[in-house]
Amino acid sequence: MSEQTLAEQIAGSLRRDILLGKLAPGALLKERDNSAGRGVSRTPLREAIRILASEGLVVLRPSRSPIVADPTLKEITDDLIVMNTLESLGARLACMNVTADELAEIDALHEKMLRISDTADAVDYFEVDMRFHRLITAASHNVSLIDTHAAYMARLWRPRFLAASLRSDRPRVLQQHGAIVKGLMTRDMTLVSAEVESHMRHLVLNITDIYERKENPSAKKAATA
Amino acid sequence: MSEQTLAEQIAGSLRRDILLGKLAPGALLKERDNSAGRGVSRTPLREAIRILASEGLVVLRPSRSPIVADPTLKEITDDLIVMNTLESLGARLACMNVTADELAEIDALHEKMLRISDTADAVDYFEVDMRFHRLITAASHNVSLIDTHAAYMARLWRPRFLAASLRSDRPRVLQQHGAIVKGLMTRDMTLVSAEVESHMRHLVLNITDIYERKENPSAKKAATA
DNA sequence: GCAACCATTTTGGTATACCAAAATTTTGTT
DNA sequence: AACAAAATTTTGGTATACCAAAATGGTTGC
Repeated sequence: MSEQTLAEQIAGSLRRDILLGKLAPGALLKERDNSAGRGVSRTPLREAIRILASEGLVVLRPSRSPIVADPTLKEITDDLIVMNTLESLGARLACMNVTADELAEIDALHEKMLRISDTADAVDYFEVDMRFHRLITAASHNVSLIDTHAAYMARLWRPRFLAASLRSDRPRVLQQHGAIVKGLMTRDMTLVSAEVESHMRHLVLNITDIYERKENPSAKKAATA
Repeated sequence: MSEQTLAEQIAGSLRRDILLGKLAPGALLKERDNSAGRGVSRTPLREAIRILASEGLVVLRPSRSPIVADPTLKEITDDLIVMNTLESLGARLACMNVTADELAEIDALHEKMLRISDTADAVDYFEVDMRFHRLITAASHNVSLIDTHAAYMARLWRPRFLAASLRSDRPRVLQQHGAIVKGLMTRDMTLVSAEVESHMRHLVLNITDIYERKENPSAKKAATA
């Protein structure tokens, strides 16, 4: 038996497909088709779908095929508001609980982000960005918060990725990250809280912009970008 | 096929047993024993366990029997901090989004709670208390928040129930509830936020007290109370 | 031509059988 | 008697078979 269970592997694979858009929102996830297609039985496939459902990437319907979640802008915004609150709480707790090692790691990651911001492609850059936010939350040392925050990060992966792909915003993001790091170092809860929330406000605006353009595309190209 | 799936029924039954203490923290949930005991097969039993695991009531261990979660005081406190933040956010959003009908319902429930506070037993009283907090969160009209808050409510059911059983605290709770209702009516975000957070601080104190007494009982009786 | 109804098919839900790790016990050796 | 190794048992993970809702599509009656 391998490290992780078959169901978890399938969940990981499906998750990738969903987040990368290979599985379109609204697509049916029929148990028989998908399990046959992947050469596994329905049992682990079922379990994988439950996992993704608990993450909000898939919606279960009674006696119907599960479908890939197709969140409305309102639902995404709701998610972002909650995630913002969680991250703000995380940052404030981090001011109280962060260790020197963690602080150094956060700072190092921020420095790295500054260095690669000119050259990195969207995926690499986004990876670092996610790790930055994850590290701050981890520094809260509140396990429940870390888990719930991670769940929201997963659910919002795609919209956040689209937003992070706007290169024009990189300078502002970096500046705000710098302010957050500084706030953590000086244990200034008011500052980090404000910066995190401002950071998130911009994110909401960007995502709103992206989604409204997608629904009403004046420039046709941006649809799959 | 009945309204809800067998797995959901089992999950509900197990959840009750766990929250009421019939299934002690740390108890093994062997698939074969439990499914045989309930006259169902392992498949829905397995699924039920996954549901409870996602709620945090059960912990899954690789290649080992799942066990009933046995949270430490630190873990419970972490949960409470997150829940507090969520409820505070909910109250602030409710100030912006609550409808007249919802406001009336919340007020009516508060009035009912005032009326029954002298006579109601712990379970009935707690039910109303939970509904009160749930209604406020619902008035935020933020579905993600409502769901996540509900998950934390479920996970914290037992400690909150123990705390709510302290009759001596009822007057303070009612007074604070009243303040929250007033804050909602006047759409005073600062007030409701402060009241919710104060409400929660008392809850943390009470639960800390209860758990520390349980671990180090000077009066032996309180253990199962 | 349209709508209601029935047969067929497709689907998710459940039960059961099987397998391979992991734990446990037994047994053999020193 | 103590330890180690091997056989056995127990357990969760997976595959498959079966069942009953539900959707589908065609047929019939108006």
